[in-house]
Amino acid sequence: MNIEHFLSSGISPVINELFGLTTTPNDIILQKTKKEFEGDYTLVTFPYIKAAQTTPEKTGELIGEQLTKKHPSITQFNVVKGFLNLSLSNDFWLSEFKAISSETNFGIKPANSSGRQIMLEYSSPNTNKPLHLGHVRNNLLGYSVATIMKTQGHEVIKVNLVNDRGIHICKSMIAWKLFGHRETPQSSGLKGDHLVGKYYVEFDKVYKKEIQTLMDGGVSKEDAEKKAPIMLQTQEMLLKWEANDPDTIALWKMMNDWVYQGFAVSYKKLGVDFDKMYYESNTYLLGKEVVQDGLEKNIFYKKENGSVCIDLTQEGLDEKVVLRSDGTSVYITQDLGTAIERFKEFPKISQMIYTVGNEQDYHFKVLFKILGKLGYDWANECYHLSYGMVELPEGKMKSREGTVVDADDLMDGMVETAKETTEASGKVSEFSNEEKDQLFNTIGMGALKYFILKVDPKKKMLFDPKESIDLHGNTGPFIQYAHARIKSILRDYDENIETISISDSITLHEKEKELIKLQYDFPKILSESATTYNPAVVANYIYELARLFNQFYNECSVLKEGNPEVRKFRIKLIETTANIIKNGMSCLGIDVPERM
RNA sequence: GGUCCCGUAGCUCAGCUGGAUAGAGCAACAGCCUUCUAAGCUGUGGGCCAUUGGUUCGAAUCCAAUCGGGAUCACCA
Repeated sequence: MNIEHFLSSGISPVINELFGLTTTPNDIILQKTKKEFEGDYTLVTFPYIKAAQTTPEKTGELIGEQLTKKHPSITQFNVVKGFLNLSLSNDFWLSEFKAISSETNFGIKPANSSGRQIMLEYSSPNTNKPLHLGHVRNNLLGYSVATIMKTQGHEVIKVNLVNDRGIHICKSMIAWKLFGHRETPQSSGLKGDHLVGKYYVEFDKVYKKEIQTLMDGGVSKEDAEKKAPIMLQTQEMLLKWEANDPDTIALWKMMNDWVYQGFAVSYKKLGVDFDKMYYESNTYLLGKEVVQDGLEKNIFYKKENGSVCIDLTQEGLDEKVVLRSDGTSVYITQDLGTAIERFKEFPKISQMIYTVGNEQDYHFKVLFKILGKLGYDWANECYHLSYGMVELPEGKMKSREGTVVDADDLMDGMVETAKETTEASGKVSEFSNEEKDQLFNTIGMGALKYFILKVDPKKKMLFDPKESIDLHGNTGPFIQYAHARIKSILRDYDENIETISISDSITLHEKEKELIKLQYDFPKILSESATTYNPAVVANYIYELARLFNQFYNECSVLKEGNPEVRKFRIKLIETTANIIKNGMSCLGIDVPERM
């Protein structure tokens, strides 16, 4: 049941009666009682002292007296200044727990039950370099938000829009062609995406050298950047690609395939997947007819030089070019076209979420604004899931300069750390090699994923590669450990857990009551996390739950508890805790082991 | 310069739809394993919540200004 609603429905008439007000239950704001005070829920009485015409203390007393008189579930109250702390009965919480534990997937709504279909785009890599830490955040965030949306009964279509064309792709192609000596993943033993990335870096080295040479010869920096031979060759290659030159296309396909094979490995390790792939090589021409449409509607206008623009200065934005003077598309042209295409292809989707870094905040503001002006009412349902950059102690990562934390290295390093720590603990000696590897992977990836997802996506985050991610404290493995501990107890329990019925005459231990109260919050946490697109809400909640379980574990014995009714109850209590931990962690894409 | 985001313990982060003495973890120090997994638990120290004003019975939270950091304002993507 909804406890807050029960309380505010009780409080509202009492206040109205006592003080002659006309509140409704929705007006009553309750908060959880702080730990230092006795009670479960707290009503702040300051707002009512005027009507009560007495002190905050007296106001609280009056309300409290009436409430405990009228509602047997409210057993006692205390007043501290303007705070009325209400305590709900032992039996109330016990029956609340019975309800929680009887639900198989407490807090999670059945699949597709909301009737909403949401498309969520994430990952969206370039095919000229391997994934790095920034992509890791994007992937984990996108996957997690998609999973959290599903707990709300929404159908989520996960899509990936691969940036597989353009001048930057040609850079690695030209460098490979010039300096690669036909090197392949097979010949070099390099992962395909890493091999291509090597030539992207190579391009930049050569390019910089050429610029310097030109500048030494008296050419201005700006001109040198335009006229460097390798840049001219790259531009030529792009033209050839656009003209469907067979050799260029063949090279492009070959190198992209290498990259895709590499990505597939990284994605698998990250545990992310997609329902549909989009490729910019297919979508980059979309949007041109949209420009025409906008021109006819007088939303866009043509400049003297032939380029097409939109004036958004009324909206506090700038003038934006939507088509170049030579008639070719800019980035936003294809984004307009792609969005419209998607809503045509999936007419049922009610929302489109873009998981893209906050450096593109302005771009999406403009994009959604233009879609709205073009008359697409679903423009209001487009959402930019914007996230902060991952920074290193020395500042931003730069792919071209090689100052990136590579995703594969990072993941492998974490699994290795997990392996060392786990083996040092000596707890897995009887595991098979296969079980061990799986466990190391679960722990290492759990540590990495939790580390990234526990921070608010909107905020930039700092990562220090020199300090490996912790396995103690507020971490993924801490939570996994709590789960494994519970499972260990449940394994050692002799009787059938399924058939346990909970006695009505149990006096709850303080930690037991706290666990029930926290479990009760899980559905609200999931829905808050979904409406704010913020996995950190779930992450921090699950950490709290695991921490509280550890406290309980320290204070209360389960299997050695003498009273059989209490023992049964505790078995159910920790089983429910384990389920919430498991389901919550799965919202973050993190597995929890049965033993560790 | 315009716009937007961010400043909370030495470090990494919670808390921000206003409410009680601002919370965790890491790091430091001190305890707790003959007792269901010590990747754990308990305790100690550590804060002018960037600054200044305003709104309010009440501000880390809302508003304004200032200072500091970042992003963006391409016929790049």
